[in-house]
Amino acid sequence: MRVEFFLFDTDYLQKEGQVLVRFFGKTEEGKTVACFFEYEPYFYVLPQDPNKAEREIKELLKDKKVKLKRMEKVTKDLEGQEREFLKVFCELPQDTQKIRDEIKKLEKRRGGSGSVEEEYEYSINFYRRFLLDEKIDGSCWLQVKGEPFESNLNADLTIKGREIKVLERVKPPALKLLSFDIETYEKAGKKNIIMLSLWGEKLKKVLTYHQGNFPPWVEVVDSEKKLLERFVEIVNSYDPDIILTFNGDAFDFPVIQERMAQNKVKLVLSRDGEEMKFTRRARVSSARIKGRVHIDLFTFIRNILSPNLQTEVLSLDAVSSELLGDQKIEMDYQELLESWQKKKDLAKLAEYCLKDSELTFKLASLLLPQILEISRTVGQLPFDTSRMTYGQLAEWYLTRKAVEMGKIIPNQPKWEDIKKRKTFTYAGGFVKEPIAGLHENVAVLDFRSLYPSIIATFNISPETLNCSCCENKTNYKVPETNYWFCQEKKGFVSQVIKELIEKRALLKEKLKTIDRESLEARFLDNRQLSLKIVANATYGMFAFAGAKWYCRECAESCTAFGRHFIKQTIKEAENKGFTVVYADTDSCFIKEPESRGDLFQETEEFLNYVNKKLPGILELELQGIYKRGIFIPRGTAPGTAKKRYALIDENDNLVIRGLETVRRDWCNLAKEVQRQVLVYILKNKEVNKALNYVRNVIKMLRKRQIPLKDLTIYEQLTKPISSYKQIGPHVVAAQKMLKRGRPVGEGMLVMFAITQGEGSISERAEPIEDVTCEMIDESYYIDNQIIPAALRVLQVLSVSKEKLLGEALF
DNA sequence: ATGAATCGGGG
DNA sequence: GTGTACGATTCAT
Repeated sequence: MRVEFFLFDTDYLQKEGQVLVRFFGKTEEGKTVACFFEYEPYFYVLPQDPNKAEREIKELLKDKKVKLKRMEKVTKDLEGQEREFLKVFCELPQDTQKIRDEIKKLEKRRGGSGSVEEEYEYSINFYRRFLLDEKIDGSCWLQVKGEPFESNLNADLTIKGREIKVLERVKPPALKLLSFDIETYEKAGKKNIIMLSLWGEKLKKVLTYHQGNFPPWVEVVDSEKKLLERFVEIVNSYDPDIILTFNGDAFDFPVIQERMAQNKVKLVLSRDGEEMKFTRRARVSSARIKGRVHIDLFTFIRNILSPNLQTEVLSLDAVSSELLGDQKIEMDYQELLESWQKKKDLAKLAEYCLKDSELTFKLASLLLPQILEISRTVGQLPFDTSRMTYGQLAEWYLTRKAVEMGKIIPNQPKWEDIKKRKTFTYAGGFVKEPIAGLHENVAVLDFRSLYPSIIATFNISPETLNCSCCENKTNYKVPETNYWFCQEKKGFVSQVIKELIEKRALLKEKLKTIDRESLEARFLDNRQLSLKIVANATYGMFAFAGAKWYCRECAESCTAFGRHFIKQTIKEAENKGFTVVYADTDSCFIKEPESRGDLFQETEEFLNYVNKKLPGILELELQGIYKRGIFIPRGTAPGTAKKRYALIDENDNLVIRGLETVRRDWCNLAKEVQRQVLVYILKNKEVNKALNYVRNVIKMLRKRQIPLKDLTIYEQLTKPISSYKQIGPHVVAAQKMLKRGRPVGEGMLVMFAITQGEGSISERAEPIEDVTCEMIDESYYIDNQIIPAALRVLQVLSVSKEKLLGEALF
């Protein structure tokens, strides 16, 4: 039989000593497909002498528990050199590590005979190995030939695959999406789930167990246990392909797992009957559900999207506002607790809970196509890809290219090497301090993908660094360094990046020829965006100490070339009579003297002039023209502080960078003050109104007219209370709660306010239940909350603390 | 002053 | 499946 389906999840399993790779996917008609393949685990050994090594390896493993299947001699490219390797086939996936641990004893440096020099690719996960070798994109259309296969999976079609082919088709079938969200309430130091909402194309539901005046989409059950059981039932009967959460890896799933265990309910959401499992990652674990894809949008947004967002706060509320123009229902945590406790306004609580799922679902409609395209580019599963950092994306892209090109994948560095690598620092991008204040008519120029262009143009790659063949050529030296890169042979990384850039340029050309609103355009756009993301990630990967293709000199050379070209651009601009208001790494903000005419035309001419001189694929582009811009110098630590500026274009569109501080460890009042000030200043330029507003807030604080809930600060107790070395305000508040006989647990959200009295800020932190308005230390709130929040924006217009406060005294 | 420790996001 | 951010705030020295 032959089946065509869209792949979205893969894993492997062992059955009676047999190893099978398993694919999950969906056909055009909406049928769920599970597909099994046989495959052999293996890794590579670099021998000193292949025959001797083969003999010694056999001898070494003779009496061991782990057995190797067989060995083959193969030729592979190692760091640009053709070498002979032994390909060692194993019985089970976990055996590659075990057998490698035996074989490494033959290395000379470990006291062996020296017949073996090194081992490679022994720690690549088995299903990833399969995807790499079969050249399968992480999420793509496949054609599989095979036979029907017995299984007890929740799938319409189960096949044992024989042949597999990647199809060109791009558009995924209609995948079924389901988002969910929980609300919790702390009781005796433990979180209880009080509400759970679900949102899908054809499903809107809230589960809870307090009676209330609810709309029909609320289902009231008897208890938390029933709620959890219903959740499992609903998910399985809705049978989604993709499950979406916002911070589900670190919050919703851990809480659900803990409550399921407490209530003795099994958390079976998978298509193979297995319980949800956490797969370990660097810091947090990821909740994995076999046969479906759990995508935690928060992880993806934090790792990949955040540099391109204006908001610095990655809350569901802030991200939804920016990307969807839609917000959470306003309800602070105290209100939520009160609502549940007193069983009042429970309908609002349900609305609030449902809205979170709705926002998560809507964000997914926007972001899932992007995630799937990135997954196709790097050739890894959507589950894995959506959780990768920038560097990992680059690394996996290089990994698939290396396999395609018959190259050995470098080993991950050892812990000591990582530590050593981390001790080196090097110069970053060049920053020209901004001319502080307000500027009219500013053109923003930037280098298109500066670092990838430099890597491609100057052949920057670990193996081309300081080659012996080009030592005496002087025209390819990296500025301000003693490095050079080979001019004779292409480097691996540079070649791959060059192809990536060219592919993207082609896509962008094609995009120009088709309707921007068409479905095809949306795909092409996500495709080119994914290429851009991977290309941009490569520079950072060079500098990341844990990377397989780590190369400090390569990273250093990128920034050195970058500094060279931005400085040159600044000089050229000044020669042409422009004023350079600000420049940073790859961008340059210019304005022209008032006597001159059309900024747009002048800028275009300047760009033409500069671009003729630039080498290779380096190109300076017009990013935008703004009628007004405000810039803030970096302050005390040059080179470390983030960009801070605000721009307004002809159509009153705002671009704000680095002016936001509002997180939950700030009180509501501070958040509101900052929001109001931003509105006054940047939208309407009403500076005096903003000043008066802030002064009025300060007055109200002094008169104690601000409700307590706007002064509450929320901070999490991330570890057991006894293990704190530095006792911060939230820790002190928690200690006081404990002393007063209230339960305190790890992971608890501590609510407190700063009160008057003796000692440090921390010592004056009081649990919110024990605070009255009279106790509030108004000067803390004025100096540490209101003024910093307001000044962050107001300093743009050179308003000082004194000016803000001075007149408030009258 | 400067450095170390801690936090965010979710509820 | 080894391990990644980073800027701001407060305590500690």
